[in-house]
Amino acid sequence: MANNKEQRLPSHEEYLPHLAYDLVIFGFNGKQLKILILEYNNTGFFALPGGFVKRNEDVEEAVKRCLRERTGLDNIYLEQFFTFGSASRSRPDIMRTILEANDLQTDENYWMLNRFISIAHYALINFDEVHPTPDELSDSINWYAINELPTLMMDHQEITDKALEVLRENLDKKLIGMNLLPERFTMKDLQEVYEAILGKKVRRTTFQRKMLSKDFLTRHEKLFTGAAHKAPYLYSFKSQDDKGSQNKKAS
Amino acid sequence: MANNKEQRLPSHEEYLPHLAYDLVIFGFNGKQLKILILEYNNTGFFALPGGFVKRNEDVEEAVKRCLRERTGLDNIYLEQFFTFGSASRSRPDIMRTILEANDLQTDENYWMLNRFISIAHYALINFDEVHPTPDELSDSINWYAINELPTLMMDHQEITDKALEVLRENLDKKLIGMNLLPERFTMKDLQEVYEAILGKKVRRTTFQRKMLSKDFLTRHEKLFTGAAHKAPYLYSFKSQDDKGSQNKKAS
DNA sequence: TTCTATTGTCTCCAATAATTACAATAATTC
DNA sequence: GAATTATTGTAATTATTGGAGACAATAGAA
Repeated sequence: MANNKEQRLPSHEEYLPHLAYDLVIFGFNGKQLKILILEYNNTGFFALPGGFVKRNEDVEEAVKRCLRERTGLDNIYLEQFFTFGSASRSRPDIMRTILEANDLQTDENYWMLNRFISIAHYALINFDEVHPTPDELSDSINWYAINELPTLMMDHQEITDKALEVLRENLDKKLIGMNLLPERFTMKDLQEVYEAILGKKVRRTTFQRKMLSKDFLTRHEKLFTGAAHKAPYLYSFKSQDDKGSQNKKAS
Repeated sequence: MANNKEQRLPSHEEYLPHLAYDLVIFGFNGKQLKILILEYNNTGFFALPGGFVKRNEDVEEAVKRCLRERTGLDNIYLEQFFTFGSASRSRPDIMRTILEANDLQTDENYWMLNRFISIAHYALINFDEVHPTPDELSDSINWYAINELPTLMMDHQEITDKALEVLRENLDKKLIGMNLLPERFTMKDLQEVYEAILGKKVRRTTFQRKMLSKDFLTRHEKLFTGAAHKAPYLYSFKSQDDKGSQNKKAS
């Protein structure tokens, strides 16, 4: 695994210079909202997953490639939310430390030491289906609760903060919950996703009424857990096509 | 004006390759929402204003530089809204036509013929204060109502559509009207800005009540236009500091 | 059978927003 | 100078939404 690192390292000719992307990959373990964080080999530097764009590749394609490599999953909910373009955000000193910790000789003009603009995206995934895989320069990739993150390098904390801010804004506009939960879930599961994202409790009765009024849930059989109380219904998200089909009497 | 074009043309060494920005500059003439569109010399190509980022310059700085050059104004409301990164969006054939129409010899590898990622921004300006100025490759820059745009080159119509979409989403969140109106304005002026952005009429009484309840307007003297009816009040936007000062009894 | 911990739904109430109504008023007309 | 006209500002009325509590239903344990 450590032998052919030089070969797998991105080369200058293959990628667009000065352009990168970073990924805030959100998952929900049933209790907390978490994101995937890489730790670079022998440096103590923690960072968001990210990468570079091939010279003839859509930016979105490149991001999906990274997502696939880090999670083992395809067809992941993905949204671009901001491009970080300040001249001072890049830190060649840190990048050099990382490269050298991996026994990579880098001359003064090595392209990865240059300034990079980063197109930041967030992704939402089903926690249970993921198999996190570190990249070439990292020895680990792990889930961290969003309020228990290690110190992140460069501006990655700022990127994470912005991702969470945008995620909150989108919470009622887009079907966020759909992508963080398994196929079938209880109303309580859904509520806990909302609470984890918003960082505060919401009222059970109000929440339930609001969700049911939105016409995007299908109710299924009850879930019997063995607990000594009324069993909750299971729900799934309707596909867009089915929406409103209950109400269509005449057409 | 046509003599030293070569010198003023952006050079490879000065700018980051493959990275551009485009600007959707909104103005309101009292009736319609308009944007500034460039027409390139002798080509019939219409485009959004835009440019490139210097190697040691913040992206935002670069965009402000362009805004200053095209409008003559400083301190303009500016917001980044999306980065367009598809591999097929760049059109070297169109770029070559534009360069050649300006009598610029360009070899096959000239950097401006390469692929570009564009970080799109929108700006809001006071229509009356602007002095639009074309760039080096254009012979005109003009206001066009958003529903009467000429055919725009490349993906510039898509960029414009997205800008308007985001502007609408932000209409109640940010002080949009402030930046499109003169210092003092009537409630009707403000309403017309909202209607132009939303593309639909809103109710006068509801609108007035909503605006007054938001605590960001200061009421001034009445405006006597000579018309045979009740004169409306003039308003201005409060500076953020003043907000709520009316209500602060004890502190 | 009783008890406990939930879940699903209903009612009541407050806050917000839509709609209508109407008085105030700046200039014009007679 | 009184009646007229075209607004503007605000109050009153009605409808919609959301919050908070009440309560019946119920799956299992005691």
